[in-house]
Amino acid sequence: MPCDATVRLDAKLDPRDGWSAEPCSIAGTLAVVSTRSAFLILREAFYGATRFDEFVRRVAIGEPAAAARLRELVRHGLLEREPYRDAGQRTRHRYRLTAKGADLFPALVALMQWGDRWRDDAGAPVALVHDGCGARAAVRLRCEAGHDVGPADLVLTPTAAGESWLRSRSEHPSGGGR
Amino acid sequence: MPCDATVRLDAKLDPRDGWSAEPCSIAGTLAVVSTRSAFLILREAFYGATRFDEFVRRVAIGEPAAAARLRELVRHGLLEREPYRDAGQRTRHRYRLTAKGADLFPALVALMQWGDRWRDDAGAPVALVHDGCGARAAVRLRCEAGHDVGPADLVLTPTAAGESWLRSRSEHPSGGGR
DNA sequence: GGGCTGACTAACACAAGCCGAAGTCAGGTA
DNA sequence: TACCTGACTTCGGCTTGTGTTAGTCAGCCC
Repeated sequence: MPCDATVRLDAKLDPRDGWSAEPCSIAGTLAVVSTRSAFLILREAFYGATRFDEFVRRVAIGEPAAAARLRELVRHGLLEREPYRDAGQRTRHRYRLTAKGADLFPALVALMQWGDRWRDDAGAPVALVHDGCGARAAVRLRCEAGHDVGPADLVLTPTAAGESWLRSRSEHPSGGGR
Repeated sequence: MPCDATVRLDAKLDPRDGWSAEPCSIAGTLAVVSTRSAFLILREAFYGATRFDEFVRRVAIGEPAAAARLRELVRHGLLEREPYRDAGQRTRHRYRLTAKGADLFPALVALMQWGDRWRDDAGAPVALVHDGCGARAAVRLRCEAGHDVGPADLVLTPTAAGESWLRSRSEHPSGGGR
């Protein structure tokens, strides 16, 4: 059952083969977090993990993978490594979400939501509820005027920055074509 | 600048090391789409691509990678391969989003949104606007009662399914411990 | 019925992700 | 001083993702 779920393209983007989605923000995000382990480490960070061995155990990955991923996430500024000290223990480091990392929460929830609905085995094992009012939380796509929208209700338009990029592209069609 | 962006865990989930997030829906989703090319192929599907060579050109990946990814996405039911025929051409196949694939749209938009805000180079090149009212669309995390929420406002609770899974886990603590 | 074209597949080569096992290192405790 | 532990790093090896280049295959057109 195919369904029409495509976005409409603004006329300025029309010859679709005239521009590439090269500066695409999705690709930009994936350049920072693209691996399964990175997503799962972030999940555990949202669930409150801060220490190296917590990440290793809870994500169930090897230490080398955890170390590599944590280093990357710190380098990209999603996590911050800070020294701390428990009584009677020596100084250690813990990893905490920065604002940049925390801002990925909606994306994580969106992935979780999709899994809840479409995964083969049973439904959602856990749910997020609003601490204040007890209602379940979910990710929704809405316009600023408050309408719930889906892909078919949307138009993809270049922003000011995008337009100037398009112009510079068409003036110097180097490599062009895509 | 670390910030407190962690979710609170329900008491039932309390000894965090007593349960694993093994049946986690985020992991479930990542088992289906985890690679950069899969996400970008879906992006192009939302932008209206349907043909093999469109995906290859617009995602800028090699044909083998495109073929492998498309096959997987079809196998998992996110895309559907259907025969079609242009006048004077022979029968070909095109790939179209199914409801299951279309439902990943919020996740894609969430990734795009994060990139728009945090990517190093310039801001958003393109924006999604509501065709009806012209307002920009965005992904938001809200509870069913309509409050905008962030991670710190939420509690993670097991669902009915999750609770029975937890119980079966604690009765047969096989492998346990994580 | 031979050519052309779109849609692939096949055959490499390479890098990255990941695992397990083992080693290192720092700084606190005994 | 010797030990212990959490936090890593190193090493070897497997698997997956990806790029290049080179076919292959099916049909419509001529």
